[in-house]
Amino acid sequence: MTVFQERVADVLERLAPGEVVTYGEVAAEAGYPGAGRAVGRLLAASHGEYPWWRVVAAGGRLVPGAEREQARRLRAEGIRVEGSRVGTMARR
DNA sequence: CCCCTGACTAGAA
DNA sequence: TTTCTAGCCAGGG
Repeated sequence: MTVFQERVADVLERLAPGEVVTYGEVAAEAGYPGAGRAVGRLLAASHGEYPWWRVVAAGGRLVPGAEREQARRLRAEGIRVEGSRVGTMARR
């Protein structure tokens, strides 16, 4: 386990129900600003070890390929999901 | 060390 | 709104 993975995992495990963050935010909070891409790679590799559905792309866009499942889980936590994006945010 | 890949991002077309 | 380009980063070959 690399330091990067440990810190990112720590951030992910701290996510509370109803809390949504972006890949970039997770990376920054873990101490690796700009490593959002690496965070996505980690989440893709970890099969359900973390609450991946609470992590979205910039602008509130849902995870490509798992949009339906993610929308279902987010709505179950009281989060508003419209199409393939969360919240009332306008487009980018 | 070099090269390529990916659940990223911001900005230009 | 969608597609491309360029810059990011960690990992693996």
